[in-house]
Amino acid sequence: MAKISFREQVLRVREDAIITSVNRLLAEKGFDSMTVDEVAADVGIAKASLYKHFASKEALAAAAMVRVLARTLEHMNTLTGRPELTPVQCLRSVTGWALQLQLAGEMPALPSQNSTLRATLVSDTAYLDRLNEVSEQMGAWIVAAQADGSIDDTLPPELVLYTLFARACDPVPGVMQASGQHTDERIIEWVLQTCFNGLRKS
Amino acid sequence: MAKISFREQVLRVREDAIITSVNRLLAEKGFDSMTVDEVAADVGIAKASLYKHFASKEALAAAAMVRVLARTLEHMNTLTGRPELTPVQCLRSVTGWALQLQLAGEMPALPSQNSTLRATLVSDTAYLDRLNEVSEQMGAWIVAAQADGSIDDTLPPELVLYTLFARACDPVPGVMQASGQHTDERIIEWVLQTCFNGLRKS
DNA sequence: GTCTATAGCCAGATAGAC
DNA sequence: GTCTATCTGGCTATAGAC
Repeated sequence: MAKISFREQVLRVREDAIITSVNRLLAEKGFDSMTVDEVAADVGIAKASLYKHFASKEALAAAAMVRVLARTLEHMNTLTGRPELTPVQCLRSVTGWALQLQLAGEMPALPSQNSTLRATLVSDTAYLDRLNEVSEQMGAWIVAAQADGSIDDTLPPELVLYTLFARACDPVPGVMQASGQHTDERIIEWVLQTCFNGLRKS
Repeated sequence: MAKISFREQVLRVREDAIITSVNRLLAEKGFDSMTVDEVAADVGIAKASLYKHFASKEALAAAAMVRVLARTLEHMNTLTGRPELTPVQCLRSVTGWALQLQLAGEMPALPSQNSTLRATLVSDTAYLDRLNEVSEQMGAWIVAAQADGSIDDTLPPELVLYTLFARACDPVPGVMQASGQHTDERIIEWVLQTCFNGLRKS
């Protein structure tokens, strides 16, 4: 039993290293430009070994998405335990956390057009479950924020949800960072400000 | 002379048809997923004939971008002749025009990561010139709007410019449109509202 | 489970006849 | 300039030895 558990731990560590490489490469080059050869080289193992762990390139990307969603949920759970935070403050915290991830080059970017990738994702329950969980919690915060007046209640909650999701992949912070004239913190603050001011009642 | 001019006209019409197909396919599938075979099939000519008009797949995309930028400039020129419009109203008009284009499936989408494409674009003066012209006019409106108080003057003008550019490629309107619950006009109005409210002084 | 080597495929680009 | 046919390279995925 202990032996099996140990082997499983080794397996998980190896797979975690793979996902870390995939995550970084996805953030850097995007799904289409990322090659499996690059992933293998980055991890330091042979390409064929990769396919013993993950069935396809799409499965690699899905695993990266699952991990980032799981970490997002972890961050969200640290917020639900703090009743002094208002709903909009929670939303702002999550969005800011995602922006930090993006500026650190650790936000995997998936093209919405690629059909084979979408097919893999929509049949991946681990991915769908976590995505649903994130959406549910965000949605609850959104309607609460609309009820307390900090977000315009004439906006459809889905619009607000999609808008916040979109901010996590927005090119604007990356371009501002590339100009090199501002700190990451200030860039994030500006994006959060323009985003949440826009969602307020006008 | 007339003969040459006629031939040139035929050539331009054919190339215009090519660009129209490329534009639509770029909007629909993105650069990486679009294939030159598809373009040729859509235009109704052989692939080799395409390469008599454009040197590469990247050149096709660049031509599509040049045309959309040129049309954007046309729209902007209709605004500069109307002194009753405030700077922020001009910015809003241009952004709304781009959103219309996007919801009509005619906004070509280029991945910012693809390096060969970027290399072609940065050495394409027709593209760079038009991009500069758009940026200059938008920038002038932005600083004017900051001067008259309709846009927060503590925001760097580049941030505002990039934010408006980003809205033209934002996934949010497309997702909202796909839900089928709202008209294009209402979706555009919501996006413009959340965008420009966010840029106002708070 | 790891490796080397390779199969199989697809897409960008071109040759050469007309 | 247009076509058919083909080349070429790169990428996903796998075979098979260890």
